[in-house]
Amino acid sequence: MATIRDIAKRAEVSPGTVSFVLNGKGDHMRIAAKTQEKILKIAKELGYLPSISARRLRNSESKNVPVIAILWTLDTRASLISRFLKGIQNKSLFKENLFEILIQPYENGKLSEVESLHTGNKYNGAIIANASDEDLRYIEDSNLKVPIVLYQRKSDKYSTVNVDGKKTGLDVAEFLYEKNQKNVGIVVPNLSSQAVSLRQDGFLEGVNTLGMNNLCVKYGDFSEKGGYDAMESLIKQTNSLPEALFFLSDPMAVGALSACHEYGIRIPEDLKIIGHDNDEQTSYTAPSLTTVHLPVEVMAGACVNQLIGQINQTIETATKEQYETNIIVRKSC
Amino acid sequence: MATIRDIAKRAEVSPGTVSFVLNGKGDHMRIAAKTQEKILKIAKELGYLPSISARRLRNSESKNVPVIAILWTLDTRASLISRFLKGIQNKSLFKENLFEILIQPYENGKLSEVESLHTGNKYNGAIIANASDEDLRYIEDSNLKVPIVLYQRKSDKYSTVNVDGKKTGLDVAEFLYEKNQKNVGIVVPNLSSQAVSLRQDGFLEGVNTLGMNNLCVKYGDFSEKGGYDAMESLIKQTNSLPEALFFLSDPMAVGALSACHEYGIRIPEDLKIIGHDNDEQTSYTAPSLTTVHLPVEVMAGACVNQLIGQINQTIETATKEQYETNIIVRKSC
DNA sequence: TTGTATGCGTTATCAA
DNA sequence: TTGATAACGCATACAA
Repeated sequence: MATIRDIAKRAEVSPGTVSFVLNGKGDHMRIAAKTQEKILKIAKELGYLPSISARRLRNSESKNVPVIAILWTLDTRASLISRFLKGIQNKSLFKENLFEILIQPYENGKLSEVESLHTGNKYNGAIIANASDEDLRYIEDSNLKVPIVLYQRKSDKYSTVNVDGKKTGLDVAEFLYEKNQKNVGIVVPNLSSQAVSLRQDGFLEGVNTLGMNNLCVKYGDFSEKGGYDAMESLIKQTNSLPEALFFLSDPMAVGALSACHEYGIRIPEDLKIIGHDNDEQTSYTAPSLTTVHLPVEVMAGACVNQLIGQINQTIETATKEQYETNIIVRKSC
Repeated sequence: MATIRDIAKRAEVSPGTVSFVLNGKGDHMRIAAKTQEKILKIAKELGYLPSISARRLRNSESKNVPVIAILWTLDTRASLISRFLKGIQNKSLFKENLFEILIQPYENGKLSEVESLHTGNKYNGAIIANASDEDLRYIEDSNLKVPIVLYQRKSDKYSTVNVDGKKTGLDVAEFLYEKNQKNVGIVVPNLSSQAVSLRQDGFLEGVNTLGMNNLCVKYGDFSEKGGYDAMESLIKQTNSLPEALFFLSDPMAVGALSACHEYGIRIPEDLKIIGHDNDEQTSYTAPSLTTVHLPVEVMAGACVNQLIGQINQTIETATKEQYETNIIVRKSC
């Protein structure tokens, strides 16, 4: 990459002159028009790109604030991202530019290829938002240079901001039990996620303990379409649907509502549906969706607090923060 | 902010030693255990924060890639953000870490306070995603140091990636005309946005030209709740609803569907509804929502291309890219 | 117009 | 065995 010195050499002037010209101060500094032209031409030929790092280093007015990376996989679903960023955006520290957010993508299963976690050259700390089981094992065995916080994951080694997924599953089972829905089923996103597995385990354990009947475990894509397809296939293959279905994500539940509508299955009369996340749209479906509230925004803020604490060395050890989920009762169940 | 040299002075060692210790290479460099302790203690006392800029500058393996800032207001709605980022995430240049994304928040109406647009110290270029009319006027009168691209805005001075909002409005009016819906209305988000105004103008012009009747222009918050409230108030205050309503955002249309459901108004029999954006959820509402497809993901990618071209000086002048919208016909209209 | 110092962390070389 | 010194990366302000 060409630097200001490379340009200076070619143009046979000093680096300072190049700097002036490239910053539009050429006239003010009375640099000859010809020289300016020459410099601009060479800069373009060499594809000059100002180094932000050097600029930042130089001008010390702009305080040295922590840089926080958000690592998410390329397949992270939309509703998580927007709620997560909303949670961060509302932090006053962020509004006041007291830390910076860098978006760092990585491919699911290839967290090991993100070198900056080892060099510490790109950010002061990282929030890992959606680690797959594989990536989780990897970092558990690694010694990273930068502090990290895991969102919705467990870890022996790192700070986490989490909920008790198992308890959530149990809660839902109990909720259905008390509503006298004994024949139930569950629809699960087909991805390798600790959070999802725990909810599923908890639910099935609860169903078992309470003497209910689990009629189906159905898998599908983590999306409206996945929920629609799963529901449609259930409708077509079964003569008797369960009394209630627990969808482990709201988008899937929304898709399922649509499928039920299509096939004339009345919610909640013929089938009760309960979702998970409490995404904004769930208040406005027809019927409105009973769902588990996951405090994404609050947890995102907690991730930032946690990480900044570690970066500032005011928080010593890896801490585990746990948040509560609760069932929002609406009309679908 | 404490530097490595500050620590060195206090600890009465050299900066190099401090660097080794803080990077965990103390043992390898055979620094005495006591010295290491002292250094770590002082670093903590002084609240040492490694300067990412200095680190980046030093290790030149990590290429100097363009840093792109996304400037969005604190009140930007969720659905835009997630689709926009999805569009960027899918760019192969981003996956390969050939540019970086910095999230830069600002307060609506206070774009003028974002100094980094003038200093160029924080990023090589910026995408301004949601400029209010006020902020737009400001930048139109300013001389910014970094290249910018405006998303969904017009400008005499800067590159833009836009759609023809007026034409969209006209298209919708014509669409309703051809469906023989002559008594119509429009529901508008109550915010100062060029994009929204243009759609509204186009629609009203079309309604006028085609000899249709515009029965209402209703305002509301840019959200499901805003749409719900607007619809509810329309239902309560009018004896005769329009035959068709155009909502300038999908979340509002979704909220309105919910209100109609609540009040027993059948869609599309009693009232036809058409939204705008084609957010993912609109395929799965009951009934599914007819809406205007806005190619957010594609436009986000175009913003990045445009900006990188300008940063690399391969694109000279401000260029205007225009994308097409089209009406996705589903069941609500 | 130019030369030089500066900002900060890393690291290769040198010294006791 | 323990540590110091100095050069380097890049842009820019300031004195010359």
